[in-house]
Amino acid sequence: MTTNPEYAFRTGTGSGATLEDVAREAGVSPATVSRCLNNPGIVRPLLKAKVDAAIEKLDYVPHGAARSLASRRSRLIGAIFPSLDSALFGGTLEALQSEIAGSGYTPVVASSNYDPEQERHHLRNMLASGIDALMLVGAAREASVYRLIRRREVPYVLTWVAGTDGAHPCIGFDNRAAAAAVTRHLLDMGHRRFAMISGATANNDRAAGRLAGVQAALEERGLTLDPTRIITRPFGVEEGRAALCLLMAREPRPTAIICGADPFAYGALLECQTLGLTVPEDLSITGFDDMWLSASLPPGLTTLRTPRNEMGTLAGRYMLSVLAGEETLPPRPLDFELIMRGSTGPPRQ
Amino acid sequence: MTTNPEYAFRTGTGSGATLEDVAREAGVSPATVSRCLNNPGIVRPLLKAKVDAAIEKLDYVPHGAARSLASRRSRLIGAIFPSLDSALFGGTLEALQSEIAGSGYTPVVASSNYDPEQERHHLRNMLASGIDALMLVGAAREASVYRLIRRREVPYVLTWVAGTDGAHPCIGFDNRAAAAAVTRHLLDMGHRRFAMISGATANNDRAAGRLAGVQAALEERGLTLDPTRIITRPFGVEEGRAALCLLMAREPRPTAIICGADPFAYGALLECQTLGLTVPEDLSITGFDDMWLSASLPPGLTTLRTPRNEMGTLAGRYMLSVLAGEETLPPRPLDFELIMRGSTGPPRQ
DNA sequence: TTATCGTTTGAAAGCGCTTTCAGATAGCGA
DNA sequence: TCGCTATCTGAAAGCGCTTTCAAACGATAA
Repeated sequence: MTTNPEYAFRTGTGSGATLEDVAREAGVSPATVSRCLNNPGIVRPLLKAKVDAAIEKLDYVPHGAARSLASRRSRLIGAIFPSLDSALFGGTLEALQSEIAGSGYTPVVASSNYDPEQERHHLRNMLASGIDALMLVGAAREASVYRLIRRREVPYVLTWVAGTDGAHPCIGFDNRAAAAAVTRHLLDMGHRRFAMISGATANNDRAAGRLAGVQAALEERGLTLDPTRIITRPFGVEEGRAALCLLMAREPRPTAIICGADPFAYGALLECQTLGLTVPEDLSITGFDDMWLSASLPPGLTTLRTPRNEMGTLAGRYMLSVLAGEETLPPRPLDFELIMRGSTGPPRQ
Repeated sequence: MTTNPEYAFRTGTGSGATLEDVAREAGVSPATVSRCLNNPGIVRPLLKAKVDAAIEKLDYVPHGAARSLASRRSRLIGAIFPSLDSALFGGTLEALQSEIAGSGYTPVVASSNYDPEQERHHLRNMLASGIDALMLVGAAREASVYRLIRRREVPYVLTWVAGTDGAHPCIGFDNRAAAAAVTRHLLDMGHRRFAMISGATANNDRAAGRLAGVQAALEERGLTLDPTRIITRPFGVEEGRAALCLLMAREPRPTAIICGADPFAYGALLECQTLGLTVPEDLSITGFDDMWLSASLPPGLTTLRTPRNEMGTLAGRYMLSVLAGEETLPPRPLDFELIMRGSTGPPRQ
């Protein structure tokens, strides 16, 4: 004899009071109850009070699907991230969520694992569930994906990138310019021999932009980044460690290593300890994103702080504003900030 | 004169083909199209092919709200996390998402910022949007919250905790036992003077359980944890740093510091470097969760690996199974694993 | 007091889909 | 060939809500 646990679920048995029940209880028409919910201003306070009491009494919760069907709005906002397994996009998501929560919207989230195929899959799913707006990361994807979104006429916004020449609304920063700023900082300190640890650039325009920014800044000063000095890896601390080993194994050793993401730089810093290299005297290292450990990991990581929370907030605000029917333009590219800490200094001599 | 950007949105203008359009195109009834979508097995292959062609041709995407309304299932699964701003719950979310994606469910996500009030707010929102199931973190919340969920008859599961005496279905591990395991490891090495850096325990039964586990393990050996040796802080590296300073400022200094979360331990390790303390000779430090840096940060953090991805996967699987109407019991508490690295060793002498 | 206007309310028609129920069709044995 | 059963298909009734449209109401002005 098995005792059902206390919480045994009887899925879908009952579903609670409906708007009609509330109307009956309050002695008004369903239409009035609906108005109380959606546009309380136009209903007489007396009736409103009655309705509120009825709602309270019956513990009424509106039926979202029915609302969506009738109003043709789901109050759902989709967001697809390349990954949620790091604090990076988590911050953006958290900010997005806070921003839209007050307006009765709820985020629907998916992670694509940096895979375009998965992204497309989630996108279809979300479009089917009727999201009212959509946030994506980056601009690099097939035209057919954008067509899919446009055909549904779902407002969308791209984050973590800026400026697609007006082809898409973007809320982000210029990855290229940001990486160039980091590079110039090192150049100004006198570095001439560079190496880079970069994230995979296929389907990732943020990583590609950062790489391009480094190359561009070097070329401004008549330098080039030897392809053998570019190590491309999936993001991760251990990957950074391994990459550093590779880069330092060949003469002439670089005096500065630019990392396309902070975890690479953490790994690089840690591996320097192992190898007995002193940072920044033997080697300068820079990161990207100013994640939570960058300030703490000795000697402090020079890195580029990206507006990851701000992007979530502004993307949310932008979508709400478009949904409200306001004529809206996304803001100009957001600022980034070079955070100088102990991991960079002039090269020896 | 302003030129509308290319992507100017005309919200809600058109909405694409309906199931009826598909039926007309395929020369069948709407009912048949619906069956092709939901139960393809029972429709003749010939018709199925026609319908598929029509769907393809019209680029039909079903209307989620209408489906939900008619079928009384939203295909949405809610998940409320205390925070998404760290890799901790991100891993669980990512795993949950992967698990349910294949079944046509989509996760709806919110973060409560460790605030019961916000949690309740999101919960209401989610119930209104008709989620079919719900995942929460931890068990500590007011009874009224559970009542709310039960009244809607939404299957739910609590993660990151185990065993609420059958009051709730849980998919997690025993935080208390896990913390006790860490403590015993230190006791066995000969430590007698302990301190703890703990997360806030109000509304957080994971943190509370960990603290209790440490205390219990000490009491087994006739020791007690002096309340002044317990520092409670919000999670973070800098908080760990500060806490370590406080703890080491008072004689007699502890020989082992147990951290309720890895970021505390990272901060503590880093501060030891600053203070010139050698780990583990001068001080043993343990973490909790085995986050991404624990293996890399010298001397390697001894920590307790929690099944954070597994919890997401199993919670997803459990909910799917309940939704499928199967008689389902959540698995017994999951295993954790003590990961021994360089940050712990016998105390001096 | 009555006509007029602006405001509030109610009746009713869907929103796009699922699902029941009954009818049509095909397959089989007699 | 006919009747019966097993499959498959279509008609139609909602699912719970929003929203249009017209009616009712109250207030103001004449």
